[in-house]
Amino acid sequence: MLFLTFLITKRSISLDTETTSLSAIDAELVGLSFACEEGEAFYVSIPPERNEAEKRVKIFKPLYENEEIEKIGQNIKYDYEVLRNYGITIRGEFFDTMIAHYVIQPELRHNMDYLAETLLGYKTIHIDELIGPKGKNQKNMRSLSPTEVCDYACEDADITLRLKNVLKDKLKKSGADELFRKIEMPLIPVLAEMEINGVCLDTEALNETSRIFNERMNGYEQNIYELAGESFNISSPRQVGNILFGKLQIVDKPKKTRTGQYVTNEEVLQSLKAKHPIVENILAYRGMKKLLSTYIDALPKLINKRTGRIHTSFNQAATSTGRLSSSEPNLQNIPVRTDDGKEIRKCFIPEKGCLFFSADYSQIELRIMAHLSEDPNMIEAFRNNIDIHKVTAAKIWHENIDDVTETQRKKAKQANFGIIYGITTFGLAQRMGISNLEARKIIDGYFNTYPKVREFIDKSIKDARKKGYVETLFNRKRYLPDINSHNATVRGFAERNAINAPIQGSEADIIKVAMINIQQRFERENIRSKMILQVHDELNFSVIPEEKNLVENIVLEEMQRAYELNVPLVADAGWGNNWLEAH
DNA sequence: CCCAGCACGC
DNA sequence: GACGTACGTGCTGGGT
Repeated sequence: MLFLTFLITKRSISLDTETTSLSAIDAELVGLSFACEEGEAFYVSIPPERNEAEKRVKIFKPLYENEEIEKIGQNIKYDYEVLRNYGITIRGEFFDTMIAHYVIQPELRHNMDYLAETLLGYKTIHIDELIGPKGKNQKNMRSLSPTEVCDYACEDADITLRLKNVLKDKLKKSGADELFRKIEMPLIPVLAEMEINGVCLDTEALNETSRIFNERMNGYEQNIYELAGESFNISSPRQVGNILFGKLQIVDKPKKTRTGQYVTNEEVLQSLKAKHPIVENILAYRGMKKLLSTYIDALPKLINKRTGRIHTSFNQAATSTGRLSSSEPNLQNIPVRTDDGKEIRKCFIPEKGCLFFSADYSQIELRIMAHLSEDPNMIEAFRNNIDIHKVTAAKIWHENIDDVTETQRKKAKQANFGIIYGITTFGLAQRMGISNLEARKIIDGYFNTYPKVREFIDKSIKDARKKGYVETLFNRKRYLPDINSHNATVRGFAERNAINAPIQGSEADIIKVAMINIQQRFERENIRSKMILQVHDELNFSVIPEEKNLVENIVLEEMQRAYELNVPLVADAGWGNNWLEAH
């Protein structure tokens, strides 16, 4: 075909797909668009009948799969997933304009309409102008004639190409070019494959849990109405506040929010448990309700009819630190802390006949802090592989390591976490339930223990003031315009970000490198087990039993050598028949 | 349709 | 005297 012959001579091509759904896993192709020169684009209409559609799409397989041709796209992970459903795997180097903009300035927006307007001064055709405003009457791409879709589709491919030409130079200037080419672009197919593969759920167990939890919740509900002397909506914080502090008046001076409503959160209610038996019933009701509505009753509805699995979206351009986020459903906040929560985690299972494998970095954020600050005491502790919280406690309170009490260790652990988040005296006191004075002493003891950590914190803030941004091990920047604010609260927030962003962001960089290398080794070594989830410092796999040892070796090895810190980078592994057992 | 309050994870 | 540890997503209620 002449058109294909023409396209395939190009070194670089911008592409876009028009489909019937925003969800890549369900989307059917309506059309393909291509652009190689600014101001020039091509549209190929795809017929609705599946066999005919596949025939038409397959014509372009040699183009999409050509390793030598760079593929430019705006959120190209979407097109990758749609085409995978048609037996096509996009190959070659990627240039994703959305992610290019994200690594240059993570806190801004990255959608195409915004980029076109700010970077090109061009107003694009908005999707609503084509298919009508959002709502149940919104038309489908398929219901339009090819000529109607053509202009829109060609514009997308053309604008994406123009954006690339602008962003290419901006990337070089930003210093994030290598981060973009070596980490973010190779990560795209890795995330796409994880999303496509999906995760299996034990729906029967979930149903049974739903039944039990609903029964328990109804019990709490009845108790609450009796104790309150009336029925009300327990899911309404406002109504709960009015009952507790208005009607029952269980405390003299109830705390209020800035909108004047009573505060009824977990922390407040925990402290008031002894005041009235209704309080613990409300806490228990809330716990049940949360688990039921967010997980137990919601997850089964998201099982894909075709695949029988749930397919999350990993958003690669969402956070200001470089972490991924997960949505629809969010699989990065599945409960693990409480026994009730664990019942949910138990329902995440591997594929039939497979094992669940979970590997997570041990103390990665503190290890990054040790590396960045070069604090000799912290480095020594990690090199000797001693429990870091125990070491911290021993040094703060001048104890022998074996004499450290559980309470001291817990406090030291809180202090270690506080350091990563940009500690304040008040924050630590609140969290530990101690006085500001005592918190101050712990922090002083902490900085005496790890003097270079304090130096690092001071230097990070100073640097941020001077440069206006901070950056990670892989030069991922975060701008902090508020760092010189005259408002102490606003400035304090920026200062805490100056500490936290390089640490959290470097963690994100490192695990992304590990994911890319793991996937590459799986391919090279013909591993059929699948990486299915990432939860910030943790990777999860569905593993074929025969590949058990191989997978564990590859995963731990690649996680641990993803980046050479001046302390060991350690990952731990767990196996089981579900996520809970493996974790 | 949007915000507030709350709660789950790291 | 107020403000207060980072980063997310999603549910419900309650106002428009």
